[in-house]
Amino acid sequence: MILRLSSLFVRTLREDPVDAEVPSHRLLVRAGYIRRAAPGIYTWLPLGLRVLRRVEDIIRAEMDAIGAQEMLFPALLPREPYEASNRWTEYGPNIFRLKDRKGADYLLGPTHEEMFTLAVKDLYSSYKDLPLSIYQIQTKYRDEARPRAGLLRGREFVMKDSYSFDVDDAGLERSYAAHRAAYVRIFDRLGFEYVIVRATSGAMGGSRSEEFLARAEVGEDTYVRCSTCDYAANVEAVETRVPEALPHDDAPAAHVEDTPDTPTIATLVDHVNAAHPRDDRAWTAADTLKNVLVALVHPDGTREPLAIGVPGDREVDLKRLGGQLEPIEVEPMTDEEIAAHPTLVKGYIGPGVLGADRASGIRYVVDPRVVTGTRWVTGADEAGHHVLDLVAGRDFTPDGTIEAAEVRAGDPCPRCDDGVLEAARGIEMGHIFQLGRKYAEALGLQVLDENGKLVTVTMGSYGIGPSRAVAAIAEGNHDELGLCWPREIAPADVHLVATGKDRAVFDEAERIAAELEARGVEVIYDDRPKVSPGVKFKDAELLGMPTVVVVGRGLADGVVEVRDRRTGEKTEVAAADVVDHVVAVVRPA
RNA sequence: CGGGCUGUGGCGCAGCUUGGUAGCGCGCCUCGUUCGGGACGAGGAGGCCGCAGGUUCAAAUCCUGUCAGCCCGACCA
Repeated sequence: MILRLSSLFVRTLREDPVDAEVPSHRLLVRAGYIRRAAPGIYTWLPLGLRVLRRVEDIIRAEMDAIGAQEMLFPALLPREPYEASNRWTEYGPNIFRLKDRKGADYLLGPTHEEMFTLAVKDLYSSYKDLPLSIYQIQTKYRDEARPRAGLLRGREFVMKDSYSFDVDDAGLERSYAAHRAAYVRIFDRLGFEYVIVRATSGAMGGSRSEEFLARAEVGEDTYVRCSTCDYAANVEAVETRVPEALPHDDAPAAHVEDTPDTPTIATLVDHVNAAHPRDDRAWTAADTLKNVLVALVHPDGTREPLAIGVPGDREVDLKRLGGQLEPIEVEPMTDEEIAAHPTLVKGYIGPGVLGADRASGIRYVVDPRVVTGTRWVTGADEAGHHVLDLVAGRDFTPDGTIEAAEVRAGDPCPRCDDGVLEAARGIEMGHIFQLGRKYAEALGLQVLDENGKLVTVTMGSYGIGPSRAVAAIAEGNHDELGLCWPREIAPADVHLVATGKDRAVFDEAERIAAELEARGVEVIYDDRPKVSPGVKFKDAELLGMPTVVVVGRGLADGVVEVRDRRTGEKTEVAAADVVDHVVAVVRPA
C-alpha cells in the first residue's frame, strides 16, 4: 500500500493549535491525524484512523486468542435496561439522553453491561453454555462535565468492552485471569510503559478490580507503588496500614482544657505542648483528631451528613472518599447545613457529639489509624476548648472506619514491612472488574445448573479505550519534532521522501515505493512536486513513521539515506539494496 | 457548578483604550526563479469581526443582554 502525500487527505499545521495543551493532543492535531468536531468530540482523518485501527486489531487478536467472541451492540439504546439496573438515575447528567418522535426515552450508550447481560439471558439458559466471553469495539458516549486533553478524555470515545459469564466464582476467577493475561499481552504490544494497580470498582459495582495505567505526567490518575514489594494501587484504593490496637490502661483520663487562639492544627499543637505536655514525648499534628463534615449526595438528590475523623496532619481526600462510595457523591458540607445542627461548634467539633447515637445524630466514621487505644487531642464541642488524652475505644466509639485520609508518598506499604509508597501519575488505559452478580440479579440472568436448579450467573467486565490508547501512545512516543510511532502502531512502515526536482530522483523513489509495496511494506510517499526539502523533512518528523527513506542528492552517487525516526540515526545505502535493507529493518527476523 | 481567559478569512494573531475604507504572518491559487532543513519575487482568492438589542450621521471598536469555546478546580469505569 502506498499513501501519496500529494493526494492524501491531510494537512499539517506549522503552528500549535491554541486549544491543545498536552503533547499528544497538540501533535495529533498538528500532524493531521484528528480534528476537533465539538468539545470532546473528534474526527479521525485517514492517518489517525489507521492508527486507531492498528490498536483495535491488536486488541481484537488478543481477545480472540482467549476465545472471546466479537459482536456489536447499537450505540443508541432504549431506556428500559438502564432503568432495571438503576443506572438511568445513577449516571445522572453524564448520559446523553434523547427522545424519539413518540416521546420514548433513549440514550447513547455510556457502557453496555445491561445489553450484554440481556443478550445472554435472551440466548442462554444452561450451565452447559458457560463460560462465555463476548466483546465489542464500539463508540461510547458520556457527557463529561469537562472533556479535556483531546482524545484523553472525550465525550465520544471508542471502547473495547468485554464481559465474562460464569456459573460460579471459580469460573469467574478463571475468566478474569484469562482477560488479565490477554491485557498484559495487549499492553506489551501497544508499546508504552504501564503499571497494573489495584483499583476501586466505582459505579460498576463488584469486588476485585485492577487498572492498567500508562505512565504519564499528564495522566489524571495518581497511583502509588511500593519501593520494595510489588504492591501498586490507585490512590483511591490504597488500604491504610492499620497500627496494632494498644492497651490504654496507663493513659491519663480525658480532660477538657482551654485552648484559646488555636484556629489551626499547628497553633493547637504548639499550645498543648506548652500548656499540657505529654509525659513521654511531644504532641504532634498526627496526635490531633480532625473532624471533617461532608454531605453525601445520593443519586436521588437527598443529602446525608457524615463526619469523618482523620489524623490532623492529613487532609480528607474527597476523591478517594467518593471512589469508595459511588454512586453516592461527596461534597463539603455547607455552612448553612452546619449551622442547622446546634450541637456543632465549628472549629471545635469532636467525638463528644458525633455518632449516630450522640447529640448530633451524625454518623461518625474515622480513619483506620484511629484504632482502639490511640490517644488524641480533639475538639471539645465548645468554642475555645479541646479535649486531651481522649482514647479511642475508651472515651468514644466511632460508627465505623473509612479510607478518607490523603495518601502521601513515604507512607508505609500496606503489604510488606519495610517498603514505603512512591506516587506517580498515569492514564487509565484499561480496567478489569469482577462484577459478580450485580447485573445478573438486576436483570434476572439465571441458568440451570447440573442439578436442575436456577443459579445466578456471575460476571466480569473488562474495558480498554482504543481511542484513548492512541493519545496515550502519542504521549509516550514523541519528541520536540513530532510523533515517533512504535512499529506496530504506525500508520505506515516507511515514510519515503523524494527531494529536489530531478526527474531521476522521483523515478527512483517510485521504483522503491512500488517494490516495497510488493514486499508487503506500507509506504507513505512524499511525491509532492515543488515542495522544498526542508518542508518534507519537517513533515516526515511530525508524522512520525519509524523509518524515513530519503531519495535525493545522494542518488547521483547511487545511494539513498535511511533514517531511524526515534534515534535520528542516518545510514547511507546503495539504491539497489535499499528495498532489502528496509524490509529487514521493518520486519526484523 | 466555582475561578480565569477568549470569540476578527482554513491556522496563529493585531486592530478595540481614543468609533470613520478590516489588517499581518502561515496556508491556498497563477506565473517565474529556487530545490538537503519550514525558499524568493510579482499578481490573486477568501471574513455578517460569535449572536441579539441599544447609543450614534457612522460600531470589530462604546453600552446591555446572550451564546459558545479554552484553561484551572470540583466532577468523572
